[in-house]
Amino acid sequence: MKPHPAKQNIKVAVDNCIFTIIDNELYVLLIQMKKRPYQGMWALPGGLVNQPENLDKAALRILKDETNVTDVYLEQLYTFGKTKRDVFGRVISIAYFALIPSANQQLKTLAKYQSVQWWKYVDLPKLAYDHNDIVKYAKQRLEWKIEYTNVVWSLLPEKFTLNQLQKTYEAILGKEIDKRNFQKKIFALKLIQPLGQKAMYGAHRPAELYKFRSRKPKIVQIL
Amino acid sequence: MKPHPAKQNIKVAVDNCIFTIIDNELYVLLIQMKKRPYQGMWALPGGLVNQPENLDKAALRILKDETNVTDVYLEQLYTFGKTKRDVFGRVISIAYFALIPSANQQLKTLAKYQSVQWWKYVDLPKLAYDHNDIVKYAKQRLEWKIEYTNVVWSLLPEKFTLNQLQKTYEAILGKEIDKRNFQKKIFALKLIQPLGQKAMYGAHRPAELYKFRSRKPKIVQIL
DNA sequence: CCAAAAGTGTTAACGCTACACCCATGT
DNA sequence: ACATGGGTGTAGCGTTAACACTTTTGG
Repeated sequence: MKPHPAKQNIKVAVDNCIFTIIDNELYVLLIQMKKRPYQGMWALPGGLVNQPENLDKAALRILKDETNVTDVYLEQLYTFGKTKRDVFGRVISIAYFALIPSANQQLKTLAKYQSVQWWKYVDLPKLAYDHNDIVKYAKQRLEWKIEYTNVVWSLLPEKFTLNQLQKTYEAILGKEIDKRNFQKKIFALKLIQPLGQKAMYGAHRPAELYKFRSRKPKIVQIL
Repeated sequence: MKPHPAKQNIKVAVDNCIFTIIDNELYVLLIQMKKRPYQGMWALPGGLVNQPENLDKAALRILKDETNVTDVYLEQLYTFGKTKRDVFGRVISIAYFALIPSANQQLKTLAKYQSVQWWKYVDLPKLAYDHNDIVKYAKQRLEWKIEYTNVVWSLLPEKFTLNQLQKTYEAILGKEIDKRNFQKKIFALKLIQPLGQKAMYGAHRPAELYKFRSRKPKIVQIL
């Protein structure tokens, strides 16, 4: 707490674990590293916090640098601070967890990375640093969040069908849910609103489109 | 993430929010500061992380310096990192939240503090830095934790009565609970075990003493 | 015998789970 | 007409919440 001049030299970084849903499956955004010793390996997008910059701002800045997202749910996850987690010196990483709507945004690969890509959560490779731990932790937080809050809205587009909503839950929880029971719960919570429009996209009955009544974080019990 | 030589100079501190139960009420451990500009103000006990020291270790070290606790529940809470939260420069604080058994331990006042004392949660003064925010956040975490996990054990002595257990819940949640329903839930969870001993302490029927079957953290649904 | 806290069951309301058939559309 | 996903109701079960009197002890 006291900032007396000690010879502490710790770098402070932020790493983002960004989730989205593509084709009813859960994806995580990874970058491929250019520099040794992790050259070619995949990792979470991150960077050092600027000297005069709040942590949340740093996370947002880094997130915007990689995706062009504006409509994003962002929340601090956990701070990882093992002494030897980085080979170059002591770096603690404040991990953030972000949810973005079904990725229609264009990714841009920054010069500092070899590449940027969405990875299916179930097929993640071995990541640099302790990033596998971070992702695991973030996934757990995500599971809790969608069961006890209304954050799903941040994974869905403006308009969506009940089936899309349900598939999103199923993708994250990794289990099937009964259609009728699911709808009963969702309706009982009054979180969503029918639009009186139909989604027509296949050789079958069109589905009603819905939107969220509110996109503010709320605590609710969903499943 | 990358520890290239930037001119980042951020100090990393740990602050502990330590709870206990005294006379069926919730208390927080505070220290009184000696130095300006917060001289005389109360704050959470904390300190800078040592260069070669894991964050959890730092929290534990600081905790042991203030109380002589060994049997403690400790968990990382949140990282507070607003740019101007400390007047002397940029300091981010990784807040920890700790639960210790009904405080029979002796507090020691370190030379660096004016005094160390347990404060009733409901009567907290205005604290230094952003420590009121930290305590509020920790209290919230505590409420969730006792409802969804078995951490209460870390607030109770080895042997306790059902009433003590219930009073602990009531102190934290700030509401009364029905005795019969409470006992049903607790027994159904099979977390505790009668000792066949009675607590005799007043002009009334003696109460059965119990202990926890296990003192390992578990996820359970209690209330 | 009185005061104080311990101990103990039942009922009604509600919420959860399991489960199957018809509907609207495009081909 | 058929294939595909959309939309809808009920019954049984378990869980929760509300509620009051008797027991054991010390003074």
